[in-house]
Amino acid sequence: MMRMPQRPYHHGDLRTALLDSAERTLRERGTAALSLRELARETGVSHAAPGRHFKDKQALLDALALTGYERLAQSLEAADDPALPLEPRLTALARAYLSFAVRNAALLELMYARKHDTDLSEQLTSAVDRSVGSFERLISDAQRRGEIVEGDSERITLVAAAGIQGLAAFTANGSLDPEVALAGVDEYVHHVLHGLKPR
Amino acid sequence: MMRMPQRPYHHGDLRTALLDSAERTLRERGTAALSLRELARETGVSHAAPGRHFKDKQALLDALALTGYERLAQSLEAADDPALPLEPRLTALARAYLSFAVRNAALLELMYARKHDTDLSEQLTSAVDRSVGSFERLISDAQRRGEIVEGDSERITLVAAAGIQGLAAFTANGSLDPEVALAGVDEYVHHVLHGLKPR
DNA sequence: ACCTGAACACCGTTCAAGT
DNA sequence: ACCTGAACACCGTTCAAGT
Repeated sequence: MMRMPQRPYHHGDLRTALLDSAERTLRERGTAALSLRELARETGVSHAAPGRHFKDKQALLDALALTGYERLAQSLEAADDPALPLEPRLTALARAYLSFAVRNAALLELMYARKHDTDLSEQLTSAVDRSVGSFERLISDAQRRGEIVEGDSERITLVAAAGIQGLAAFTANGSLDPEVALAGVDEYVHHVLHGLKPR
Repeated sequence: MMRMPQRPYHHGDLRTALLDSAERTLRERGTAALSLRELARETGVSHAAPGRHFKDKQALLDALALTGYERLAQSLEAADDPALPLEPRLTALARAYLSFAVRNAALLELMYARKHDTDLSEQLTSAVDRSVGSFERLISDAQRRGEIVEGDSERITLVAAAGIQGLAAFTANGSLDPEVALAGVDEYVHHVLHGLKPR
């Protein structure tokens, strides 16, 4: 916890400090435990100070969601190797998403619960698009090579991504053991590509 | 709103009245707007009265989630026609789930956010199992007929259900238009059964 | 058995005033 | 420009006391 004993009147980077503290609380004690006043206390600042940087609690949550999407997009981009054949490529991407979901369950919940009417929604939209983009690129690439059925690539991305999102949701709320989920990704991807009907 | 002007000292069925009021609030104004004190006010009872019927707020939310699962299980069972061929049968089930998700978005969110450590968790578990059961039965039936690949039927159910859950999640949080989602169910089910790879 | 009223320890938000 | 302290209107929860 270690706080600087004599912080100067101006914090310096209160906004960042609040976001960091919020994310730690989120990870350690869940969404319900997140209070602006406690955040302020932990950061060694008056309870009214957060109001300078976030117009209200929702604004802080939105900012938190934004950093989440940015990190997710980055993880997905780092995990995507266009040189890989379709199935391992999709598997890697699915693994990256699921592993983000496992490591950031509460944050992901918050990311999906967003009420999109803030003034950072352009940034949010772009971060979301970046995340979806990795999947979309994979699908279009595969379609171009004839490795995936033709049709609206957005819809097909939805099919592929919906299942992974579902697995992530089952994992986040405890219906599915994280290790089982991660281990089962290969099987999942295989089923999605080959279908549940026998060939 | 119409309240009985001179309610007797004992409400009669306060528990049910609170749950009904809670569900209406949930539907009309979302989870964030749900407060025990307001519920008590709406029901015309003191703010401490709910404490007699629910040990705390979470207990009320759990009870609400339970009724949700019971209704969901019922919808799914009503929608499942074992006489139907595989694809239309799964489509009907998926439609029923998605339509529940659309009509009860906030409730579903709550159902998935459950912290399962209440004393009604046996009932909850059984209601959840009933819901999953409809999907599992469909999968096992189809496997028996050789219409679906062999393998652990629980895992395969997971694959089928995860995608539908994902669609529901995308719909509930506004990423996907409800009508588009419902209309796209057929396509989704088709892809899941036949796979994304060309045959 | 069921409900009330007061009390307690929390919230989020606002706003004059301080540095 | 940034932060404080007091104030306001809310919470959830508890507990003696009332019916």
